Amino acid sequence: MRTPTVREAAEAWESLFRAQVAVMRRLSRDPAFRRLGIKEYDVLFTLSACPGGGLRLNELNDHVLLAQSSLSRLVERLDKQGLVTRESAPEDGRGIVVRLTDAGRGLQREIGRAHVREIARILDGALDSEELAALQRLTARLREHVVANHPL
Amino acid sequence: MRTPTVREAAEAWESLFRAQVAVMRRLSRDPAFRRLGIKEYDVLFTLSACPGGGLRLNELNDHVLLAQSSLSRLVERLDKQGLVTRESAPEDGRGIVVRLTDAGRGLQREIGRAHVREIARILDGALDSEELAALQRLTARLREHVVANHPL
DNA sequence: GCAGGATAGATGCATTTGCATCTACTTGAA
DNA sequence: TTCAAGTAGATGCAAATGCATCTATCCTGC
Repeated sequence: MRTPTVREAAEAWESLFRAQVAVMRRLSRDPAFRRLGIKEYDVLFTLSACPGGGLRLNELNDHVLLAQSSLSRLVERLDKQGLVTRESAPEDGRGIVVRLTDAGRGLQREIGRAHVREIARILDGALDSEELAALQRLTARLREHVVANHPL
Repeated sequence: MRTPTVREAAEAWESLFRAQVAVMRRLSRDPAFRRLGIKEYDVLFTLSACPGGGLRLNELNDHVLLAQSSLSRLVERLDKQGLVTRESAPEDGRGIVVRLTDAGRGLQREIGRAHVREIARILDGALDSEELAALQRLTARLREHVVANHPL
């Protein structure tokens, strides 16, 4: 229960980051992403997991590692491909609500099925069930804390 | 000790990935990276942590989330800035050994000091010492397993 | 020794990215 | 109300990225 040292924090982050690189590099090679890049998929996935089915651009931006302008254009491309729609936000004339089309939802599900299988394949044998749960719990708390205490 | 389900693996990965996005997004904003991008810094850091002080381009590439051609040009830029040197590999005429210059080592240390402090600041209060250690252990094992069992 | 395949890295080129900036809209205080 | 400051996204433009391909070198079996 000690307060962590600077070194402990840096080493844990470094380890987390390298693991992410190793896994992501392999996941990106999945042929499932030939039809749609992994960042584009990530946007569709985030939208699919959203209760209302619509998200503001700036909310979307919190989930993706892209500059605001890059996300703006990525969503524009998805729109042109017919995978999402962009409507003006009802309560804020500046805002844009992004929403999955049926085609977008269909493609997300299709890619998602293959992607989830690939994740399981890559992680298979690395950690047991309890360890995966611990990892999930720790990273979720890390994220929550960071989001809550360090606004952008 | 159960074997994980596909769902458990996918959810743990998702959580790890989102935490990485949240932390990385905030770390990138550090003014320490005004002099040198975070990817460029990452290459200098990887070189600085290397015993011999030199690394082959393809070894470097394992640590960074960049295509081979992108890393090739990133290192070319670092070379032009006088931060690294590129020599032909002694045992393999095709290979390039990348090595920090004194300037490169100096800049890495300078940015690194600020960066480590910023990591500690961002993570502060999120996890205690034991939890950070657990996170490090789990992610290190994940990475090792993935690297060992899924060559690129 | 040599031909065929594999591997390391460089390069042309189209696409994507981020920075700076711009416009439009909202908010809050006088 | 009005106006200054703040926020949401879009856009021009230069830089970075990835794909496909190219060259050079290495390795393997004959």
